[in-house]
Amino acid sequence: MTNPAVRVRFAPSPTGDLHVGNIRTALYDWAYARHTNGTFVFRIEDTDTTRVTDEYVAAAIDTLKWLGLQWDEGPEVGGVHGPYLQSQRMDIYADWAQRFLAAGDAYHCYCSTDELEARREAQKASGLPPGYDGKCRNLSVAEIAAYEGQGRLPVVRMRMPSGTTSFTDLIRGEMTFDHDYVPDFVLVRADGSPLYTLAVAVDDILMKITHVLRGEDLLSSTPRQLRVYDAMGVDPKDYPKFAHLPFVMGQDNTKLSKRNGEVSIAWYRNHGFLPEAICNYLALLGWSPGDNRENVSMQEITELFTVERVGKNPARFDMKKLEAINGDKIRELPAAELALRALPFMQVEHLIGAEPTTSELTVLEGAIPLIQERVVTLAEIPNLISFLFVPEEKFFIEPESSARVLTPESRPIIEASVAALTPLSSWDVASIEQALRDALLVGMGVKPKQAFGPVRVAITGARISPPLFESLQLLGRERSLLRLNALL
RNA sequence: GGCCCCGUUGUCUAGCGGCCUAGGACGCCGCCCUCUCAAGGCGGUAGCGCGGGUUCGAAUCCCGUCGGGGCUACCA
Repeated sequence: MTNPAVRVRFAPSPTGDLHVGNIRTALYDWAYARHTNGTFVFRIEDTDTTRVTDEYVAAAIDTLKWLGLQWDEGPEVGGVHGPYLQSQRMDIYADWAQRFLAAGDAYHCYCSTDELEARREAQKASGLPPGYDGKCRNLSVAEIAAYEGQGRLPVVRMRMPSGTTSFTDLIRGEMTFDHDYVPDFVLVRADGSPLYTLAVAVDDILMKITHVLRGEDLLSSTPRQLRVYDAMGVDPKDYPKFAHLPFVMGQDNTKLSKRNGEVSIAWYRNHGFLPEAICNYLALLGWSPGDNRENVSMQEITELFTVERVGKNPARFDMKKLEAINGDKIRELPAAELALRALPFMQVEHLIGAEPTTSELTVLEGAIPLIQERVVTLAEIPNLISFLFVPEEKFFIEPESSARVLTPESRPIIEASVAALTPLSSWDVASIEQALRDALLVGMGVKPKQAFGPVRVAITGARISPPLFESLQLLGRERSLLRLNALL
């Protein structure tokens, strides 16, 4: 609506499972595209074949889908600027590299890795800025022949003119880099494969990307991208705009990693976090709607998101806050929907079969409202309601609960409970509660805590459980009495 | 080392010169509710890194300083 011409891309290099930082970037890319009514392009940067695997690529696609970050162009959906896997675009990069070579924007460099390393060290030692020294910039025909004679394979290196590069970062403002600190950089490896520096720039132009929102680790490589655009003959007014997002960091203020918090989105998924909770939390990590609103739906994120409101400073990932939001989102869900989401977790614990029976689903839907406000993740659900699903012969009472609650004094309470419940004409929550209160509180004069504790353990097998009367009702008269009688 | 980025409670943030004796959320603590655990309600704890300026007035602008981070690859 505001700008139909906006094209944003998310272009991860899947060298592992997508992590929290990747997804935060993806979310912002997606939100920006949706907010501007633009196009969200999903591109896979898999030029480094030694680190990217098919499994990781498939996992990245799956993760984005699961989160609900639907892309308009990219893997599986295609698009007019495809293919969207860089591994399928190798000829395009090779072609541009040739053009740069022919035009003199780039040159062959025969320096070996070891030689470069040695010269870098020397530069550092003498206080010079480290970087390529331009040794192969103007090689004579004879020198080239000599190198070729040695069997050396050249890389393609971009010629970086002296001067400065300036651009406006949408988040950080005016940026200027002196080329003294941006040495000639490699575009194509000796084996002919393209590097990120080449592929990213070529693709952003060819795919007509208008806005690049990415991690701030790429901030200082932006002058190199602009240099490639220039060599491609792109008019500067057609360059994409850049916005460098601050980092997401771990607890100890270092880059988020396995050491200081889980990074893989797959981990959060397997541990019962909701995609909308993850997105809501990540949206708040570096961005805020401006008012004091914190609970936002996917729809609201797209409506409210603007780059202007993205912060500059790095944010620490806080599991506690994620959990709080996840709990909120779980409580907002309609019971039937929550039951649906909990089902896979019940199946993993073998409490419900792969082909759920209607009675299993009925019990599950009945149990969900009882635990909805008691769990923070879906993964906590099975343990809380397992007592409703295990067959009687497998039902057991937690040893610790048994030891602490089922004392000799509790026997008369169980006896009285059996006596009160057995003759009940209607097995509904109100009747059950009435019968137990009358028998235990009024009849025996026991405090509620002391009265219901043993019954709870007998019925649910644990000291912590869903509300007691509802639990009895759901379990049913027969099984409830069976469990109570088992203690006598 | 060099270049660059960043700096409000423990954490995420609001704040864009007076509305700030700094607001919200998570966490933490206490109280209430209560059949356990939660949820919910009420209250509390804690912050503008430091030093100079500019200004009638600074968390907000400038300089310095300190601290954190990134880059410095034939990784992205």
